[in-house]
Amino acid sequence: MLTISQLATYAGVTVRAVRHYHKIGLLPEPGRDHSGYRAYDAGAVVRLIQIHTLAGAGVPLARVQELLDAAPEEFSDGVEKIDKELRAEIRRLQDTRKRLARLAAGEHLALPASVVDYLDRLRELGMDERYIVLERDAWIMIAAQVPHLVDDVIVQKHQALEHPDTVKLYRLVNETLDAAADDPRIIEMVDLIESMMIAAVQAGAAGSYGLDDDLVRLMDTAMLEAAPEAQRIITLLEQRGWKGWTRIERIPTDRL
Amino acid sequence: MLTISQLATYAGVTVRAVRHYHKIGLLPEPGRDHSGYRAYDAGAVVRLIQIHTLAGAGVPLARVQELLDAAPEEFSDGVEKIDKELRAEIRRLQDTRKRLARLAAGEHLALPASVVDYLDRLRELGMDERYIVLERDAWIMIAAQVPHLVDDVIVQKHQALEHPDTVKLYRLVNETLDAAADDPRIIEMVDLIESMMIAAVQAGAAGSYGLDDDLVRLMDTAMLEAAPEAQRIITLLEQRGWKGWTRIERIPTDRL
DNA sequence: CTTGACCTTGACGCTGGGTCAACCCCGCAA
DNA sequence: TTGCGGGGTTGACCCAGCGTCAAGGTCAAG
Repeated sequence: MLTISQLATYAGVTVRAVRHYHKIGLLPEPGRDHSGYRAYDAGAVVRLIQIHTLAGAGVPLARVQELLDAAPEEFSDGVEKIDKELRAEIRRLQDTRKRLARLAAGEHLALPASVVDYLDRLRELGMDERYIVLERDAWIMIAAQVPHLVDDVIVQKHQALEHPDTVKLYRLVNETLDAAADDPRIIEMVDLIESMMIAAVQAGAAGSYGLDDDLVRLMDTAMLEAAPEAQRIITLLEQRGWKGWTRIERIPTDRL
Repeated sequence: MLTISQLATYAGVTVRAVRHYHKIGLLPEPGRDHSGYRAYDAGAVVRLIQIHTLAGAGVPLARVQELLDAAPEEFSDGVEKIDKELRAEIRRLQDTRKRLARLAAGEHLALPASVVDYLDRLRELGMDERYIVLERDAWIMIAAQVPHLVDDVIVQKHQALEHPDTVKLYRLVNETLDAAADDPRIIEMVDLIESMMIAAVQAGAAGSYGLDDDLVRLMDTAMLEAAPEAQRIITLLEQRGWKGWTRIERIPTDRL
């Protein structure tokens, strides 16, 4: 008769593992001696070695039982099933590695390369890093919500930057980041935005980019949270009959 | 302001995951509204998306925090470390697959091919499956305890089978598996064993195979548990001055 | 007022045991 | 007889990353 540690030693496992196998019913509980110690027979050694061998070969403990009691055909069926799972797990990890590599290559989190390029262009334009972060966060949300639209929108953004008015607008934004609330450049900026919007409406470009209402609202909120002083601009635009920021629209006039 | 499920939806994670991130301190707990609901701002969406992106790329949650707060150089260092772990895990799984394949190829559990071959040879000799199981279990224990000795011992076993006495012995074992306790073939078998042992002693072959005493005792116990009727043979051998089974030796005569 | 959808905290489950903690038991030596 | 060291026993918490109840409070709508 063997004690638990003798058994464990013979089979090359830890005492704790043996007790674990008892708890999950993989190894039957043996009888106890007069002082309550488990008393094992040599058959338990064989069983335990088999368990350990299967477990070490990647068989989940839950399956070890069926496999041990299985006939040869079922056995190889079971083994094949487990091998399939192992292959799937390996593929999953390889996928993960790829994503990780792309993430490291993309410099910054959760953004496709096209966006990173666009942000770089804004930096070249001389935009302040605080504004870049605002843009970046907006793009993170867009990329998470509607990844298929990202590249389209980026193309439109690049096109817009071809127009001198857009560049001028960005420059004004940059200059007024720290401006006082009554800085005249703010009025100038609102004038510019309004004229651009009127032109856009006349050209039939609604500027929606195909983004969902909820997402647009979320991005406006995010912008105001990060840069509360932008509220001035929103307010001024509203006084002139425009609403929104990410997507600027005419406030509809009620004519019931 | 957003509720937890709105936040979760925007970021593409589950509500449960968000709460989990709170619990482990990955996402700061926001303020509550008048009824105790968590009220999130849009910044939380960005943070959550970043977390989800990293986590989805295989970064352990415990590391996400450092990575999010890290500068670009530390960031790529951290990513590389994680990639290394991923590669290690993949290699581990591939190892596991190999072991599993070998296990399936070996037909039976925890046994090298040489042993399987030897057991097949016993089957060809006409041995009963009950005896084969006895042998197999003994080999399982040997393979677990002293794997480096297995092939040597197998070679010796094959050599022994070249001798007609060994074959005769096996045949007798097989015939007496169900024999009555007073079957004359049992005496015949003991005679044969004794003569073989005497010859072996004279030839200087102690028959130990280099196995450890403990292991030998364990295997004897295993045999007697699985086939209690073999006790007759042990007893008869003891009366003639021999002890053991796996390794049969002279009982030393006390000459104090 | 009720319903159904959403929120809250708390706790268990999964995998395979590792690692205490607190206490019993055995043989050996003083 | 007592103490010591090295066994054994059960119980419970710990790791990751949430899923999945459970039991109840809240909210908007019918």
